[in-house]
Amino acid sequence: MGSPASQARFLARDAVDCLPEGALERKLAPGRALRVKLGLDPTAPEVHLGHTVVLRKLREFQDRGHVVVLIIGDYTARVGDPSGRSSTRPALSGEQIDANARTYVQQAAKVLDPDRVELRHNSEWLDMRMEELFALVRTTTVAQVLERDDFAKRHAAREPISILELLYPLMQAYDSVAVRADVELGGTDQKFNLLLGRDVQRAYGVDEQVVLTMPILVGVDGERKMSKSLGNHIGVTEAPEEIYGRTLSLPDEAVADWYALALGEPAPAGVGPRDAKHALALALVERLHSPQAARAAAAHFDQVFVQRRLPGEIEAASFSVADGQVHLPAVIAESFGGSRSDARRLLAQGAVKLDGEILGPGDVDVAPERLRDAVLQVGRRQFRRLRQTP
RNA sequence: GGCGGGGUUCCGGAGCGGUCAAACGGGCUCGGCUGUAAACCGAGUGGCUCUGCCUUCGCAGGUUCGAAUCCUGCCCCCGCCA
Repeated sequence: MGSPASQARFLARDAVDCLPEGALERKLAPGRALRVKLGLDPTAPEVHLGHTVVLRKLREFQDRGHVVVLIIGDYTARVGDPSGRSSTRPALSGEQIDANARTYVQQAAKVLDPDRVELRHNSEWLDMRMEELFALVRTTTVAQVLERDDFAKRHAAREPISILELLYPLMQAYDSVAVRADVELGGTDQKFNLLLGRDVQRAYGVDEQVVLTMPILVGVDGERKMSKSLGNHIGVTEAPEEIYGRTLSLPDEAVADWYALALGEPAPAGVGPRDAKHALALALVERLHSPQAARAAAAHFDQVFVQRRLPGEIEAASFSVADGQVHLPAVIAESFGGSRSDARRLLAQGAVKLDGEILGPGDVDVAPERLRDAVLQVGRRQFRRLRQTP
């Protein structure tokens, strides 16, 4: 496993910050298992590639014998929305939080070793008396919290900042006190919160944590941070073809980044951007599913998008007949989602094909014989095999 | 508590009595070109039994032949002052 110094070098090699200087090495020196903390937001149960950047780093700690402490922010979730801006996010119920946490851990297991995880809920310690809360908030001043970049900007722009929001970093910091975190991981956007954890730990007379921040992975749009709400994410449990295809839609400029962050290895040298991207897509599906699934996804992609042929497996959809006719917008809407009006627009734009033949705006009521066992296609990538409901 | 500014279709943001399902931009979808990349070009983007009909402009009433636009009440948001 190497000396503390070389271990520390390895663990910090692709981090943005590892603070303070030399602290990780000092923590590692005694040779005991470190407690490496990551807080989870139980409101968003879908784990995507962006999360795996940090998860992968946690895995590296695990593989060196350290313990990962996952903290479910159940108490903070119950308090409500931290951003204060998107006003009404309903506070989650206990069962909902538990269910989310379970699926989260399940998904995280695609990267983490579940046997070396300590799972905690912050309601264990945050449900405190006010007197204790006062002790906590006394550790920090408003000026300190307003140092945080987004608060500073919003404050300067005279945008609202709720007191509750100001409190969140403190709650997160207290989590570190409660679990005696040796290291806390997060994206670079978490740097402030993680550092505050040190201050608060010091105030409580607890050994201060090392702060390790990882770069933020951009989404498939290649621009903004990967996030579910922006719709530019790839979930770790998505279907192989989906992961493969969406990876290929990534802008070239982001490919090197994805190699480094999502895969944790450098992009292959001397390979063209297109081939590098295919290799990336293949590797991602291998990681998240299996080598076989990756090969199948690549074959599927080649078949459907390169050769523009039908995929090997096509989902079935049913249609029903009324007065000897089938209302096609209804079939499209039911098969692919969206409204019937949407379906009509697609028809008008020549986006709908029936067994390869482009349909037009006039193809609204269709004879059932034309649809029976035919393949309905919308756009380039959506297919359904039509079956008549008996 | 006082003063002022706001709440419009996914988002931002026009509109300020009819020509408004509502400009423009972003996003998204579809088509073209391609490497399902970028860039670029074109179209679309409330719903429906679709040459028309129905429901939308914070909520509830009202004025009017007609309201997102005017009036009244209510709710919510923001800033400044205290």
